[in-house]
Amino acid sequence: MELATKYDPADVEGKWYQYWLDNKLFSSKPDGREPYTIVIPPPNVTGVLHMGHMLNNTIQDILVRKARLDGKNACWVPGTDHASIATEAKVVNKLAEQGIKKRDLTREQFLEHAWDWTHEHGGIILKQLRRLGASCDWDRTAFTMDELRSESVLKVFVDLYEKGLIYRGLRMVNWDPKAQTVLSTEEVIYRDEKSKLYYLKYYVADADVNPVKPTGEEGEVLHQDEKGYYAVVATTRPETIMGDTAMCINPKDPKNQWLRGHKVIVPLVGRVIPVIEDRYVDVEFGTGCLKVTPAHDVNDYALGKTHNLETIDIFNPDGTISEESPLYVGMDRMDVRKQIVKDLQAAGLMEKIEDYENKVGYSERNQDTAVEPRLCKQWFLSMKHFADIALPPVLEGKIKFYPTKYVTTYRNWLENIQDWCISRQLWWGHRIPAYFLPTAEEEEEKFVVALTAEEALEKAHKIEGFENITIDQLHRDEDALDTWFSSWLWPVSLFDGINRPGNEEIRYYYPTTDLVTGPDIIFFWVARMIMAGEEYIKDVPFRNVYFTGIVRDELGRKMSKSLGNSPDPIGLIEKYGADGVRMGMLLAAPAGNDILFKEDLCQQGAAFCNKIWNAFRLVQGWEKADIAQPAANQQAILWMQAKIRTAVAEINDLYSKYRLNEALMAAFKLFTDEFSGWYLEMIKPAYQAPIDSQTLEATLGIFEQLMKIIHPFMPFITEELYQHIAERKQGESIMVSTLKLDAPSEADSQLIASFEHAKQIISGVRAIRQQKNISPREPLVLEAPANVDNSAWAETIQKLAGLSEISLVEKKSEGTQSFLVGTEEYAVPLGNLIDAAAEIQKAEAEIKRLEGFMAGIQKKLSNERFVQNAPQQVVELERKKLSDAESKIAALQETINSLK
RNA sequence: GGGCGCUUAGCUCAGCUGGUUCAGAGCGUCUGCCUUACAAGCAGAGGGUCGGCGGUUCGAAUCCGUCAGCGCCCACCA
Repeated sequence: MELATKYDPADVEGKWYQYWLDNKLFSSKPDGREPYTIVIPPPNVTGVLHMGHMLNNTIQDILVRKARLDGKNACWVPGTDHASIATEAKVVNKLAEQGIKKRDLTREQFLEHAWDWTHEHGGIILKQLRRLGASCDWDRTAFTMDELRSESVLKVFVDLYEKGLIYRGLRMVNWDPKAQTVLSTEEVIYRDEKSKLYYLKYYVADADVNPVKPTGEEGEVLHQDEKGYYAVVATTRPETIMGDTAMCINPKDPKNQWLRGHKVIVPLVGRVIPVIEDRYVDVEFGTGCLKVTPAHDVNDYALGKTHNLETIDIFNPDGTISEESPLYVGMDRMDVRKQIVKDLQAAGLMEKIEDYENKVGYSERNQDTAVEPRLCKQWFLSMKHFADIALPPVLEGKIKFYPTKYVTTYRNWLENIQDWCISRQLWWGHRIPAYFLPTAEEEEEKFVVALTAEEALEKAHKIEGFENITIDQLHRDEDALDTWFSSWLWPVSLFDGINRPGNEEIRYYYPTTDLVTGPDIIFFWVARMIMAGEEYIKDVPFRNVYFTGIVRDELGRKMSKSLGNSPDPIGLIEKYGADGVRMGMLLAAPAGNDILFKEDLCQQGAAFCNKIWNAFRLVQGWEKADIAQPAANQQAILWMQAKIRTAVAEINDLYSKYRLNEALMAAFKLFTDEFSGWYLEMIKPAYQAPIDSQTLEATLGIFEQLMKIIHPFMPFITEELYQHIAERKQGESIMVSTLKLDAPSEADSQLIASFEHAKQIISGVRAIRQQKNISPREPLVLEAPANVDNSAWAETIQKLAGLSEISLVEKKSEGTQSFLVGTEEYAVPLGNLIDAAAEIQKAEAEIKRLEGFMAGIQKKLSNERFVQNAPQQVVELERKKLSDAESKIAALQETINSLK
């Protein structure tokens, strides 16, 4: 069969992926083999593939395919995440485009739209993963909101509530005014922002009845103008003054002693508020006077609590000013900030404005709208218990993190953990299984938590005063759960470990083996999966966590839509082939580092495919003949096999350390340099001459092994060639083959070393050709020292260096150009091509270098402390270096003499 | 403000508990080759006083201190 001279991935990839699917080669069922399990970090159901997914899933696929080659029962479970907040936002936007407002719809109507959207766009990303070659067990595809997962989530909620770990409470939470929902502390990201620090005048209100009396203390600072005494408050948020209910000073602050016991007037607003004292206030900051707005700042809220202050909530959920405020009602808070600054200035109430840099929180999902601290009633999960069970497995090494530095990050977070706000004011998600009882408005709310309304009713009937209510009187909580409250169950819920504890699958596949994810979700997801795993299965959810880096462009910028620097993954696959792109990704991905992605790297990957392809073309083009196997071929085969054993041992070691890019590099070098560059050249028959059948068979065997070694990285081309190497039956695939080799032996390393020596001789001759411009086709003679035994490789050396003869000599002849391999001198007679003067010069320079080298060693050896303290072998080594250098100099000297 | 990490060839990085000429790899660069497997290739070559300074040691890219630069994470200073 003729093979095209260039490898065309398009011909191959679709064909084999379909073949794998048709033959169910990705599917896994529990059996007697050792399981190897990965659960996919579920991408957003309506998301599209980006470079981060490409990297992450390439790595997972490599690990899974490698596990199969190792003979394990590998199971990679795919699925998607409902991504509550992001998906709901997309649906809301889409409806808005159609002129539909969310609040005009019922919950049911909205959810219908959301499901339509999900069915329309859902799963695209999983289809895209197939193009990459992802060998997921697609029959297991799950969704965080499918039936089994939803049931698991609700059960866990009820269970944790009954254990007293879930509670409902009024707390200061992070509010996203755009999505109009609360967020967990982890979902808020802080950005440095250039803003202003406004210094506002708060006039003393009661100076007439309670005159300001300077205490005369040193450092006291009074402010006074024609309108009277005033305090100066520095704030970054002047729009919140309508919610001020106190001003606070530090009792130890000499500057502000005169304000003690007074009342001040909130500027513009006119409200009279007390001056309170608390050591929380930083004396050094601003003027030492702090405005206290308990409804809109976490610290102020705490102050409000200790000092019993009134709380005035001046914001509506959408971030506009509420009726509670005397001013600016209905305006957006950001507009109010601009306006109030003008108004304050106009009223002479602004002392000054300074530039200031501070941090502003934004929703992780929506980075245009600042998050507001807001006081409201939400559901929380107590985290102390979970921190206690999640910390030991990581610290004790039951779960290993790669790179290990994240252990510290993990520990710090768990040791300072805050309760997790798990309710969201969203409809797209798992609705909280809590039912409110019919109570009067003024009464405190009462509720029950149960899986179904019926069970809720039963529970309600047991509560005094509610014995006779009907199911219609129960009102189910409108809120949904945080998406991560379902994701944290993923490794358990995928095997239905919540609904059917102890079932065969959860027993077999859990704990999963490796988790591959980004460090950005270590708290959101990784830590919480460990908590859920420990809580529900009493075991870790995975043994190893491999944290990938962030994919950046070649300038080190994050890939983003707005920068337009993110290549289209499918476009890349079409251009370079999935194998090429996979290699390109990995070449740029040293373990634990960010990836600086360059498209050229895919080109390199595609080039490697082509290399493999052409190596195969060479081998399959050989004509087999029943002739005696040359000894040199036999030797070459032994060497290549030794080389493979050695490389596989190294590659396995790299896998075990998750240094996949280095493993790929080792495989790449094995194929390109050793196999193609040396081995094939060694056994290559003369033009149009046949090859002996033994060598051909052995070579095909070697080729097959090489395909297996490369297969995890480049699944398609390796399958294609694996199928070409031999007749395969239907369903037989490189995917079901295994690769088990003996560990490299001492004999292997000796054989390899002896050929390395031969390689140097060959390179030496080639270098001379290069220098002298001698065609590779022109045969040369090599004079080799008679006392060195190169017989094992003589034939090979002759062939690869293009020699007509290797003559063993005691002393090289005149008119030769020589080179050193170790301390041995080899010479090529070149007659009049020798430029004696230049050679002498070169040799002299080399002697000079060696003399300097020797001087250094001699100095070392004459240092008594070195000879005394250094280990014997180190000293021996230095002596050997010295004598080697000496003999090299002798050889060079001889060269010089002969040239003269 | 706290914590972690990084700085080695033009680029991206390896160099584990100090000692094998240890200063490496891939890519890029330069030179010569269209040698019937592959020009997406082959052969050869050049390239770094291991961020600065100080210390420990017989010996430091490697350990310690310090300075500089970069990056990340955490934190309620308005």
